[in-house]
Amino acid sequence: MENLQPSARTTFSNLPPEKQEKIVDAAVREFARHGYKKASINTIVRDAGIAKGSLYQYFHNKEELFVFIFERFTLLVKKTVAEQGRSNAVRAREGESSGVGQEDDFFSQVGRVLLAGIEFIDRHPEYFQIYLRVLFEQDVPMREKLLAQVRLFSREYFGPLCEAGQKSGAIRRDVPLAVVIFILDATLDRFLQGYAQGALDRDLDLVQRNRAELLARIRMILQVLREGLADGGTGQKA
Amino acid sequence: MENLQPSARTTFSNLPPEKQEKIVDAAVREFARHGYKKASINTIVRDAGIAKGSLYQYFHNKEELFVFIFERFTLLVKKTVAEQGRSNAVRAREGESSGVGQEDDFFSQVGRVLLAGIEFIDRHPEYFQIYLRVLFEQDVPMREKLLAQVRLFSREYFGPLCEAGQKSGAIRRDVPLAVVIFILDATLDRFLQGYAQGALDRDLDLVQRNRAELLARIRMILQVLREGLADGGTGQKA
DNA sequence: CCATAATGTGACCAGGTGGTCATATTAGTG
DNA sequence: CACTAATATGACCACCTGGTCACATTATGG
Repeated sequence: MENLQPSARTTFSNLPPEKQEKIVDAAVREFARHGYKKASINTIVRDAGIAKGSLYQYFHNKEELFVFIFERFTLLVKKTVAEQGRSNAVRAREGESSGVGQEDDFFSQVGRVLLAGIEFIDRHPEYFQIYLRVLFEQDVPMREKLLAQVRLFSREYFGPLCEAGQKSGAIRRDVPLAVVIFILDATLDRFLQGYAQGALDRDLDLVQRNRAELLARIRMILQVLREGLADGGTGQKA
Repeated sequence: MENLQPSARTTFSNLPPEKQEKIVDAAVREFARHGYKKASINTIVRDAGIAKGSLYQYFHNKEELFVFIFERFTLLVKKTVAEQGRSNAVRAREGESSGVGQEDDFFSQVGRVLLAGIEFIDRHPEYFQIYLRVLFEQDVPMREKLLAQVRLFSREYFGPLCEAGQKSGAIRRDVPLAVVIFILDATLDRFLQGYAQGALDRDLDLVQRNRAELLARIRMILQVLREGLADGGTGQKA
């Protein structure tokens, strides 16, 4: 009577937390494995240990469930980004450098963004898989709207950063901003995709043990982005 | 009696060519639109104008049809690569530079590879879509085997090129080959993905008219790859 | 303890899937 | 022409999909 909106009969958020968790876990796992369209509601309810009818009391349909899960992903992203500065500071206090420079120079900032991405994948590999699936699947319901909420590195995120970089003289000015952003976006995105691919198989221990190697590789990539591939740059010989 | 292998009852290649073409077209369109798993056999036979039973006389199952289509893709790729040098030569004779240098220097070669990719997408956008779908879909039947047959830019293709580049002194030697390949691969791959996204919508005329712009952008990307993003390189001011 | 409301349940639905096979059609041949 | 072998056909199958709904179960409170 009081709720004219077409809404679920029972609010999901009123469920006991452990039940919520089971459902979310099952949905995240299934969506990460199969993307939106191929994900099976039947599998989700089976894994969550609830009846299908119950799920449809919390969410009107598959789409609403998926949007709900994806919104949790964007929340997690924002949380990780917010924690990024603090965690870097902690590492610095403990004597371990963040590995890509603490300064505010342009490339150190880029490196820290990349590290934040890695941190996120370590903590939430399945959520990141869902993000990738949305990126590459064509017929996800609210695709554009969902992606607009995150857009990890692309124009919206790197735009201001690169603009500032050009103004401060850190980045060459004879190349359009779009080209700069394109190369950064392509490289960082690909790096995280590769990292995520591995993060799902490898156990976390291994990932942590190889952290030094990882940092070294990031530093080299940043160096190449800065100085170029051609011989005769600033850092010719090791 | 004579054929013990589990094979199709009727050989597809014995069909009249126009019928073959209809079937291939329908299959390519459907696989490009929906990837392997979500592609519908029913849609394919409807679009091809044949009965479902007929299709299953030419191919045992969906997988065999898909592998057949993908193999046509790899053939097209090899054909395009083979024609690449010749078509560049023709353009040069007609007075229009290839746009990214005719010399044999490393970055000109990279540019020409990129141009060959664009050429391919212009001619066969739907086949390229299928390739992308295989790249991003997890549960395509022969995925690894299929991809190994092409691997557009990655290690197998860029490996020798970059190695030669390092030996000839065109590329810096203080960075591992893998890092060099990674950045090249990421950038070129992303560029072609973006180009393919547009090539499916835009009509070919528009694509051709913007060729000058395209070449300019490629030249800039190559320049950045060569000299780096940082200010103070060789080409500081326009 | 009972009445009522809220919530959980799974058989069921229409529609779609890849795949099959008895039958109809066509082609080839003597 | 007729007989046979090859090919084309689509109704049909078992299975799966997202979604529904009459009913069972539980919770609430008078």
